[in-house]
Amino acid sequence: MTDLPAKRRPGRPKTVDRQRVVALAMDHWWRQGVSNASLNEVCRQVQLSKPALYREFGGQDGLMEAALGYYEEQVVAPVLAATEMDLPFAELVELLIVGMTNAPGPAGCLFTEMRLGRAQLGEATTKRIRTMEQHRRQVFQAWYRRALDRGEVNASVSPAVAARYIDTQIAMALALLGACEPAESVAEQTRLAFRTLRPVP
Amino acid sequence: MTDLPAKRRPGRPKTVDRQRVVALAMDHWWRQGVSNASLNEVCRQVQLSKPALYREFGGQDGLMEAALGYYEEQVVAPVLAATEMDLPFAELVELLIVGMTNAPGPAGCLFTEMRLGRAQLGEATTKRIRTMEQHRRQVFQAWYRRALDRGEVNASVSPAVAARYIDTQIAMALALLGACEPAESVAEQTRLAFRTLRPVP
DNA sequence: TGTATTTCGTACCACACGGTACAAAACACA
DNA sequence: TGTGTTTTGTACCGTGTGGTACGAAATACA
Repeated sequence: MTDLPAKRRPGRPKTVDRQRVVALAMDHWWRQGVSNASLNEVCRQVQLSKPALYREFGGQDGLMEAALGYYEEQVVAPVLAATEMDLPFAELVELLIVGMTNAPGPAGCLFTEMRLGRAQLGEATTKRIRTMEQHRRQVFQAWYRRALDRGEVNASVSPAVAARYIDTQIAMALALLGACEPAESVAEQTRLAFRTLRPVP
Repeated sequence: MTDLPAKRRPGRPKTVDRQRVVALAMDHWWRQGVSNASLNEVCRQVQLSKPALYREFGGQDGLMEAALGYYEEQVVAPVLAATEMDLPFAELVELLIVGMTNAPGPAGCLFTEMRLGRAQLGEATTKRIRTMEQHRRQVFQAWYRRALDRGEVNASVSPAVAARYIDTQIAMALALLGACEPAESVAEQTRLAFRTLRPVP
């Protein structure tokens, strides 16, 4: 991976570090809020000229989609992967709540803000959000189904409904954290919300 | 109310209809989203010149606070007043849910969007949001306390926590509706969320 | 009719936005 | 060194933003 000659083509060599740009852009949008951070600001922050941005990403939509993709693999994916762990439902829920409310990095969730916010996003970004939504729900549904088989959750709630509910409650928690609500209060609310999924005795 | 002489003062008489402007501005921000409707757009929609707006409201912040105030008295207050009715907790919750998900007018909630959204609002608007938040929680807390006295709700949840939880769940439902989530799905999620407040047998 | 007073809206301000034209710069190759 | 190729960033485009200067318009009163 280190000594790749890459067959130097003629022409001035590229200098933009795509990964660095995407990572910094994600961070900026996450911190400032999607509709509060303009492209110009991002360019300034990332120290990238606008034409370079357009050559590399095609425009605002392209960069935002890339940033969201990076957010997905860096932040969302690990959380979703946690549901595959071999832990009792209630324990994993508690782990999730503690993880959310004590997470490092900016408060809130870039994905949640893009999804729930009413900022009008580009085509590619919107599409990716829909894809991520579906994937999340599939993962949550599978998780709930497994818990159901073990008798760890409320059997009167179907996996499909439960998946949407879990998604909703997590989004809510992240939105509250993004709105600077106290972490402990958010955790308490979320625990309360998840109690309804407990198995009935 | 009709034949008020009003002691005509010298000078050109006013023509701006404050109530009409506030009502239309509220409607526009509610429909389009706070950060999607600029002051210029609102002026065009309301057919009010910008200088007139500045004379009457002092600027964007002033008009937005007035619009939010109008929203409070027209939309929020009736809902909060409903909690004072002499109805069992569960019935009133169901009424609330049905009311929210079948409400006429634009989907979502102007107040919720301003509160949860990360759009940077003016000073007066922000202040009014805080006031409305406190008032909501007080109303919900009183409601829950009364229900507690009647044994209609879960005694292991304190009124203070319950008030926050009710507020949160209603906000969530309205945010989802604002994001064009299907009304029936939102109703189902919200019913599930409120089950956790049922009295333990 | 003239004057003081108040509100009216046109026409502008500086600034920021997303987006692009284009010439200089940096390379491979001959 | 010269030619072709590719990437660079400056400097600009038109549009929209929140906000205002200012003269015209409309009234009361003398």
